[in-house]
Amino acid sequence: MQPNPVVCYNTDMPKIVDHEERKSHIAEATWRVILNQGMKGATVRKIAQEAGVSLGALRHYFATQQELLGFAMKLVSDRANARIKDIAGLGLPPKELVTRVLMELLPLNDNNMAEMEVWFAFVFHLKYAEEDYGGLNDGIYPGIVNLLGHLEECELLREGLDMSIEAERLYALLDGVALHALLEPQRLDRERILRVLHSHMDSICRE
Amino acid sequence: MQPNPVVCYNTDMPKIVDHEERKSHIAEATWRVILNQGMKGATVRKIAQEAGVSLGALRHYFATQQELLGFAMKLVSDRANARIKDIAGLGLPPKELVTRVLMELLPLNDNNMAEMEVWFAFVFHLKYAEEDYGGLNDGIYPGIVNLLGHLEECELLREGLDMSIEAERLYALLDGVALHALLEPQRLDRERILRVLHSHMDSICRE
DNA sequence: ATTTAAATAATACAACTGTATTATTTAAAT
DNA sequence: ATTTAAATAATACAGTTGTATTATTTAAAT
Repeated sequence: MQPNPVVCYNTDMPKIVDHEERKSHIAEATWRVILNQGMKGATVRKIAQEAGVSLGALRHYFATQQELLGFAMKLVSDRANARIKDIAGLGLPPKELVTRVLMELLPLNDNNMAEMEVWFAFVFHLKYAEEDYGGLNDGIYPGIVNLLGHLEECELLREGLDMSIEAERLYALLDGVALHALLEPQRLDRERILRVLHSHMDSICRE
Repeated sequence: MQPNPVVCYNTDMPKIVDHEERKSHIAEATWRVILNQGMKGATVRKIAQEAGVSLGALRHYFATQQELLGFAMKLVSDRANARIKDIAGLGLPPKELVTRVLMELLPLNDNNMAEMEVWFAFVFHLKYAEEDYGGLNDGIYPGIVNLLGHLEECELLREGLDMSIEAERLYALLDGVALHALLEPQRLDRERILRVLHSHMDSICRE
């Protein structure tokens, strides 16, 4: 943990730019490069060019490439979590709430589509880049367990379901649909994605 | 289509090694490198070293890296298709047949696990490497449509199902489970994968 | 106006990349 | 045994990579 340059307010040092804003700006440039050229094209030089900064400027904010990629990946997760939190505070009825949250984990609009594509790229990259890869640790699976638990508490789920397996099945369905929508968008358009999701929700919910 | 060097039998040229066997040997080395270091580590030099051949020898069989990767990817698909064809000729009852085929598309053993990991790596790589990427063209989705159609002909499916959406749902479930098993093998072990698959099969089949 | 350190820029360097070139070795045919 | 071309090996080259180094510019404080 090195000293954070952002907290250097009210001192004798010059404070010119918003450090965190600048880092996010570079992170978003990283996303765009990954979307266009894949993780293989995400070199520090291309990212600097996409962000409109020099190599030295980029290095001033991120000491290494790994640090930059880690920051850019975390920012994806933060943005998605913020959106989901917003939905949770909307006061929707249970089944609608769950469906709306799950929709946020699917590429149903351009923003989510790009976000998921970048996310998958990061996840695959991490599996081989990290010396000790111990599996994913986004909290999506536990989150889905909670969503199903909420439906059951409201007695909206069919009886006799194995909750753990149902969570696994729903989670797999979501990422599978997302993956296929990214790879074959011509077959799996927005409307078809929604039909699959609603079909599954109806199949696990009481009539 | 360039002239195939394998057909040069009974001529004045020396015929020392089995050309196709040698190419497959290098392709399998490619798989191992990808498994250990990801697509980013799949350089011609590392692949040559893993295969135990010199850079010049590798280049003798594959003029470019793209040609090598294309061959190695097709070999994955060929091996998997061959296994599925074997199962189809086993004379199993319909539901068992379908389940057995679907199991072949899941990482239920070390061989399939490695095969799927390499396959996903290739698929993602292709999406950005190809100038005009027009979606995947493994025939898995049509194959799943056929499998479900077979179950319906045998009147084993529940009534009122939208076959197209059910195929999409099953396909997503398969690749989602496979993806999660690769990324989080500690949670999604072989037994759990099978429980998810059987749970889904029971949910779409008549009791 | 001067000082100060952040912010940026320019350049350098060693390692690695795909591909090309050239030479050498090998084994089958005559 | 000699010839022939496949098979292999060694080396080279230009381009890219991540990172390091150094110098310059900028704007806030005194």
